[in-house]
Amino acid sequence: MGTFAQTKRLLRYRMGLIRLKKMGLEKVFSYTLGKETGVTAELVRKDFSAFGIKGHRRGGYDVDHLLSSLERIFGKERVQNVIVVGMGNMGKAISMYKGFRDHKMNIVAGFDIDPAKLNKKFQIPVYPMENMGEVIEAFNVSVAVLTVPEVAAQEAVDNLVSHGIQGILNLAPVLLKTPDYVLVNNVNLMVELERLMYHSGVLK
Amino acid sequence: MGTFAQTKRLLRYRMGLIRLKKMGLEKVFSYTLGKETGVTAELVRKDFSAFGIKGHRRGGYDVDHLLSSLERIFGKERVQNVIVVGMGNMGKAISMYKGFRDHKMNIVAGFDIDPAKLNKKFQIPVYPMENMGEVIEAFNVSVAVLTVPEVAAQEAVDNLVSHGIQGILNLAPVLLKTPDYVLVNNVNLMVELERLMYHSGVLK
DNA sequence: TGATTATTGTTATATTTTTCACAAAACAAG
DNA sequence: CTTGTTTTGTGAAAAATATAACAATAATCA
Repeated sequence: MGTFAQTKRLLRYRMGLIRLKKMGLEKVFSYTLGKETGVTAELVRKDFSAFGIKGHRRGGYDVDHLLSSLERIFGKERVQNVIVVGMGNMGKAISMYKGFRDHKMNIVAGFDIDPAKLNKKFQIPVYPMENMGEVIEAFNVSVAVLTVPEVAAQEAVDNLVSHGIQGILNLAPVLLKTPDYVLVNNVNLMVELERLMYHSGVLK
Repeated sequence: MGTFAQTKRLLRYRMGLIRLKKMGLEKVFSYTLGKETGVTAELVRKDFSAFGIKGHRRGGYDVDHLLSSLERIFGKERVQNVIVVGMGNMGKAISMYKGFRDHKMNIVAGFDIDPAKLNKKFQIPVYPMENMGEVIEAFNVSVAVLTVPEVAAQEAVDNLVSHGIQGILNLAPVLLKTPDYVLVNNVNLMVELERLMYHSGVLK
């Protein structure tokens, strides 16, 4: 339920709400939340409405109610475990990021082919690829972050898929082949950067 | 010229073409390139057509011609300089990424408020925030990557904007306030991860 | 209490983006 | 040289997404 763009926005609302709540806000108007998240007020209302989340006419939305509705939608009652495959600089950066806690996500382990990485000190335990199945099962992991070099990506993915992973955040700049039931979210920093350059070039 | 989604796809085509060329391919069909980049063949053709790039009926597209057309569109005749603001783990990871070279991008410097970072060994020189203007001018930089913590983001952005930056790749999970002529590209890894979790939760 | 105002919830409209369908061109084979 | 095949290029249709408009409702104020 809910369209593609919509779920992404709902998650941004959630992020904005967590921030607003920390600032002591108890209720919020579609306009306010829109401004916080870069979305028009109408669209904010429409999104909530589409998921059956109600506000109060003239009174706006109750922050706690919004948050708990969103947590219900996104199954955020419990902490969700994630693994990182590829403990290079990017993998390390992600595994060290503090913000996950607030969002009830927990990076439980990293994996790498390079034996040298296994001995290095990270904030999470790092295992060889062979242990993947074990860890995925033990921690009930269904989502992985992929930060291996381009050439190693497909093999790593095949591995992940064979162990039951259903979602992959892919930071390698290649298209991955996966069965239909696996959702791959591609984040290509290079393309994002280049698009900015194009924009600034067009301006000049 | 060209829509938002379109320029992003063109850059992906470029990336795919660079890879295909390395593999020795000299010509390519819309279908092939589509498969490589996850786009339908019709859309590939339409994108090229919209930018006035021609193929040969029945002969497909010439890889070199495509690449040079794309380089012309994206102004990739020369190397383009980029700075990184915030030399934490993520900033470091980005500054060390090798792939930029192939795409004629060059990370020339990093910035950080923390004096401890300035002495650390990075692959690029790291300066205090005060030197930003100087470096931007000296290297003719128009695009920056922002990898500072949430709370420091807006101040850093104001700084960048005041020194003439026109494009910002924002990895901090906040909406930045900028003048209209500055393009901000938000990459929110947390949201991307959470969307995957939602997907896998819906599946279960 | 009645009028006024602020805000949601929703329907209608517009825009953007993608897919479909097929004619036009180029080449190959008989 | 005619017929068949492959692939581009593009106009029309469909689908997805966003904006605009406004009625419904709740709070406030005179």
